Amino acid sequence: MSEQYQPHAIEVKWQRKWEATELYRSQVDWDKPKHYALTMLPYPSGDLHIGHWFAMTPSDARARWMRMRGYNVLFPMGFDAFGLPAEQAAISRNIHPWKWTYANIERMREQLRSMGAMFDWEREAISCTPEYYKWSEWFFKRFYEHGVAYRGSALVNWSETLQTVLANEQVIDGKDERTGQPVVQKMMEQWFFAITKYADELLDFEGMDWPESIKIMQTNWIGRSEGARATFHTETGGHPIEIYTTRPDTLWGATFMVLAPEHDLVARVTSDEQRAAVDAYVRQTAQETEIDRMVEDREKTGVFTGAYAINPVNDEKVPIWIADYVMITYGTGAIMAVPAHDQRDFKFARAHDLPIRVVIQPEGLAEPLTEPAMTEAYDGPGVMVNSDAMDGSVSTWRKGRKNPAINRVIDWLEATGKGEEAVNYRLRDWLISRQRYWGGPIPMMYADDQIIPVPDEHLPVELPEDVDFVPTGRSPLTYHEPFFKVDETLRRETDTLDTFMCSSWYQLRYLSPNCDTAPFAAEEAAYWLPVDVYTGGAEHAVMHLLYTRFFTKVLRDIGIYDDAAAAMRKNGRDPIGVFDEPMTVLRNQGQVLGGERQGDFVLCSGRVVGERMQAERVEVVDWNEVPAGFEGFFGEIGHRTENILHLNMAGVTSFVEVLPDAEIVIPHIPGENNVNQLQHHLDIQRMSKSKGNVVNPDELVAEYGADVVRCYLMFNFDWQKGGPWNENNIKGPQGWLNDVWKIAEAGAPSTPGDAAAERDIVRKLHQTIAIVNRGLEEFSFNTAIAEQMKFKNSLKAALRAQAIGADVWRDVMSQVIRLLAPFAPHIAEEIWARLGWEYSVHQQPWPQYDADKAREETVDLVVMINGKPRETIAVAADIARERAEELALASGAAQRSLAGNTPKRTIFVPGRNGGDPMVNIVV
RNA sequence: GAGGAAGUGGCGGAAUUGGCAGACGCGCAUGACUUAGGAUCAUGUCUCUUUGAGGUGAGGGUUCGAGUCCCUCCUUCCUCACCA
Repeated sequence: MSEQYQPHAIEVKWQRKWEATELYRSQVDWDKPKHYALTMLPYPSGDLHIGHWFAMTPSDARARWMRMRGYNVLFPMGFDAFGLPAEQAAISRNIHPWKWTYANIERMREQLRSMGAMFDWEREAISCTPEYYKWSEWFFKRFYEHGVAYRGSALVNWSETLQTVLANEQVIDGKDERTGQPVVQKMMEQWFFAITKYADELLDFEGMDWPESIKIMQTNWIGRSEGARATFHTETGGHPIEIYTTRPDTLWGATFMVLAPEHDLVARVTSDEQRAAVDAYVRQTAQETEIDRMVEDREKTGVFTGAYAINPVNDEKVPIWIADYVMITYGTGAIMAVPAHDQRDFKFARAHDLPIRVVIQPEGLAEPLTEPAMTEAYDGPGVMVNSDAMDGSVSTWRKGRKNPAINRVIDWLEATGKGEEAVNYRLRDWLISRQRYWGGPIPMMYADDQIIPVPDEHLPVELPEDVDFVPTGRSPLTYHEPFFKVDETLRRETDTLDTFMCSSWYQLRYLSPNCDTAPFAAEEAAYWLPVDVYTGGAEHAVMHLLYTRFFTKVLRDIGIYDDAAAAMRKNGRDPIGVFDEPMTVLRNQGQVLGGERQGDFVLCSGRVVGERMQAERVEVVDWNEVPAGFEGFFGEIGHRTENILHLNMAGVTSFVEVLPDAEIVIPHIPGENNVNQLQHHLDIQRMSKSKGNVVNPDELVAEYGADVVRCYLMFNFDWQKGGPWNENNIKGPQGWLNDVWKIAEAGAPSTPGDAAAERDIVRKLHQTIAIVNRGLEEFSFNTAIAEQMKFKNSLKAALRAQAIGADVWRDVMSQVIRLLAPFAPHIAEEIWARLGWEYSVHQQPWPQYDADKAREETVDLVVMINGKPRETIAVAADIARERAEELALASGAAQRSLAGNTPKRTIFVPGRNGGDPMVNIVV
């Protein structure tokens, strides 16, 4: 009697065996092609989320596939273990970040193991260990030596909630991306990485197979714009005011200037009469958060400084204003305002009654454009007017030098020394220091005003354990004298590194996590780099994915890869371009959302007070089953806050207050019921603990087994899109694996096969191989599994018909199980062993696709009339055009449509790739 | 406001990239086996006025032929956002 498929009995068994036999150890082997598959490492928050499974198990399947295809595959895993949550846990739960983090890592390692993934744990790297952050510090020093890391004063994002500064990338809509709390701008001295030096190179995605959307997001984030810089001088003091503009062709239309309220010159140029008003405005804007300043269609407020500047192009006197629509963080923090040709300047001019002068005249207007008639700025093409010698220049939609008018004006500015061509970026330098404890120490010291790097031989600067975690706006390390006081004169830096720095190079640490003489072993880097396929979420588009590119380029430029390049040459590989980018191919998975759930349908009876019922009895009944004559309130629980139910019925919401001693009847929950057991409606939305729609992978594994969960995640979604969770669908993959198991357990047929049927099943097998290959290649895991299900159905039918003999059965099964192995590694291994084949299935060669075997002998000739399919005729696969057209014209459908007439034309399309040929008859 | 992605049965989703729309799965229906069925097996399942015809958010276009390409519009999601 054959055994049933019991996942739990086999999964842990094989996981242990794989580990014991070091099945997934990956070692440098110059004789084999390498494949570095990487999936984003988790933050050890405590529990593995279903999202981790969704990101990682398909990546694992693909890595396994590459391995079976003969690649030497590296697929490592680790933890991005520094960061705020550990410190928050320390504050709120009084547990040390080390303890909290390491306990979580322990737990998550076990959860990761339960996936049955081919992670090489020997290569695990944890960013919060001294062995790791020693090298983060070491990199910081190298960056400092090469002028990439510098200490500077800048207006930075300060989070009151977190009591730390944040990088621009960590601020979304003026709020901290983690807590959603507002962020204010503060002038502070901090450590920066000069990422802007690499802006242009980071815009170049040559040779990178990354999603277009990520490239676009990075491009927009870097925000390169082309234009000119010009310097205005104040009328009296002669203070230079530098401005940047993308429209130098409108310089003659500048009728006023605007400084950002934070601009240095504001205090100096303001006249005595205006000082009170200006100070008040500056104070007011300083109190506004970024959010206030970003409200759409905000009224254009501002104040006149009392000062005037001279426009260098025409020596005109223009008033200088301050306004919060000019941002200190972009360009020079000062603008020339051209109200006729810029919407914001136009609104400001109208609001404050400032002059507007047209200097670009659009062509083809009946009446020339003049100021009084304008209701908005004109920012289109035209001819320069009122611009002295530049009059008549043609301005187009093009930007920069490609616009003839701009080109001419820039030449003139440069020739006369009044300005110059300029490129501006939205990207700011990367603010790297954090006023927090749980991060890599910055290996710097101070003696008076001098900055002194910690000598390499003293690295790592270790984090002390006995610190207070009370957030005060300064790093907890500033209260730890033994840490910061090196001697009487030397003081350590007490800020720590942004965690994104640690995760910018983890792909390198995996190569040799135990190396203590260098961040990574040159020989390993020479073999494995770059990462061939990187998978993870798109939310890192302008953070991690930009930082790690920057990091890679800096390492290349300061010679960190030189030894690796030499090792490559020694082994006959060309290092050119290998160290320019960290990851060649990037794919983003979508997000698994919480599933939709109906709320309980309830009947409530009690007293109606006003519009609300005070219920004494609430009964859950079958959907829409309202007993005749029921007098109370009823409907689906759309929402529940404490004991108030919001009932939805036919689009109307009614409210029911469940009294404390009310009788609650929920037939499907035994025992006494209470109000908290009533289920409310859940919409499709992101999973979160507070919404109560999270899915726990451990519970799923306990119920269905890891293989079923893996296959469900790969089968039920378009991986790159994600979608709502629906556990009902898990029955599909479960049934599939069950069927494969049963076919294997039934053993080889004892009846002889039928030659034609056997040829057919082998043909279908090879068609399946082709589609599984394509699915894995293109991250279309759902189609790769669907095709295997389909083949299983065919095989099952053929076996039922007793059409397959033992030899073919064995050959087919050997390939079916190998196809299955990347997706469901445990069951594949078990069946492989039960069929008596050699351990391990994961070391077997991938089934070889044979186009000859896959080819159909007969195909369906599709007869179309005017492009509509009307009939099919079975024909030989290699049918010639003449014969196909002859058959098509003779078909019933053609005869009916033609009714004796001759067709206008016929089009023959041969079957492509073994597909069906077609004849289209135009009548 | 700028940029991007997407819209296909009751549901998740396919469609070899311009060539039989709805693969595969869920659900549902009918039947078989069964004391029982949330098990298993079989069959069916886009719609309609069914010798046929129509159908991929709406409308138009290109083409022998359009889910796929082009234009206009609608809807949803994502990113950035007073960027000078």
